[in-house]
Amino acid sequence: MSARTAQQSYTIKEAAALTGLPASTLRYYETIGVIAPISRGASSKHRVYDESDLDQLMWVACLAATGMSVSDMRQYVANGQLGPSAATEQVELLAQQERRLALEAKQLAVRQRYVRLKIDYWQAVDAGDTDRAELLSKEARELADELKRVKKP
Amino acid sequence: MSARTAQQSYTIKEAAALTGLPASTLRYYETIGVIAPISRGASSKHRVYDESDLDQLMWVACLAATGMSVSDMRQYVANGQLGPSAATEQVELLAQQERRLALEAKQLAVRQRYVRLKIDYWQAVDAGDTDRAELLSKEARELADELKRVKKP
DNA sequence: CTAGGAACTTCAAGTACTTGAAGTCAAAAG
DNA sequence: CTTTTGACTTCAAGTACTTGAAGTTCCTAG
Repeated sequence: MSARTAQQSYTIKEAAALTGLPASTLRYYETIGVIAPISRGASSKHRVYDESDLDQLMWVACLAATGMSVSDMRQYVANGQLGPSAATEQVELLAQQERRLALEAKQLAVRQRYVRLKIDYWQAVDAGDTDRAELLSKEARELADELKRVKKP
Repeated sequence: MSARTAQQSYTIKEAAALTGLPASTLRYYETIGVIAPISRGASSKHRVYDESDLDQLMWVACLAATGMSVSDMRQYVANGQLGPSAATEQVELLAQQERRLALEAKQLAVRQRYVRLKIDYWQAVDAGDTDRAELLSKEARELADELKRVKKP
């Protein structure tokens, strides 16, 4: 930690981009106490986020993404303040998040295929190609089964 | 459409499993008019879903998953009822969803890389490998810039 | 230095579900 | 046929954001 490390700071918009949470949610989390109050600019009321704020936020974003309730998150972050001794637990939860993201990616891919199929379908309908439309309709139904399968496990 | 096609029917739970939407949401969509009223059992008040209901629901589920508002969905499904005359409009909206999904996929990919990096980071910390931890921390920051860039365009 | 517009602020109201309570109905077990 | 278990029903209230209005503050250009 030399003088060279000039503590990066970020606006709320940048923090939002980095964490993937909308700025409105960042403010919301702060007002309800999920995250600690963010320091403000010397001559303004604007929030100024530093690296540790970002770390905390990214962490909260992970918990939120896994479906944890805000009251649980508040509790959990309060516990998490205790330091790096919880490294193992951190990794555990991050690994969980990784699996969740992998599942999300799968579901997204299926949805993308479905939308593409529906586009083709309507274009076939538009072109009066009934046979092709029916074929695509059937394909879409098969895809629906796949979507069903990817949801549960 | 022969007599063999004995119109499959489904309970709300099955419909929920097929569409990926919770049963509560299926009821909710019905009460606010996003989907048409579902017919009820002869001797009960229970909803009975048929194939076309499922088609409609699967469709709505896709729209919802891509972030369309309920009032837009209501409008959209109403158009869909009109038959193939609205085909062009359907394709237009679907293409929009497709672009949205592509963006979502990009953002998801970055988040996946970020989580992986954080896992590696905490494992390095856990192993006492300070150099590697610092390197990974720096990589994470570079990735953050990338995430920032993918948001805007 | 001073406009003007973008980005920030708070606060209140709206949206999209979600959950809980209290009751009805259905299918298998006895 | 009756009982029990569990899924279904409505309705009201709760949750987690989200959006809009009205007002600062920052920044870039003139």
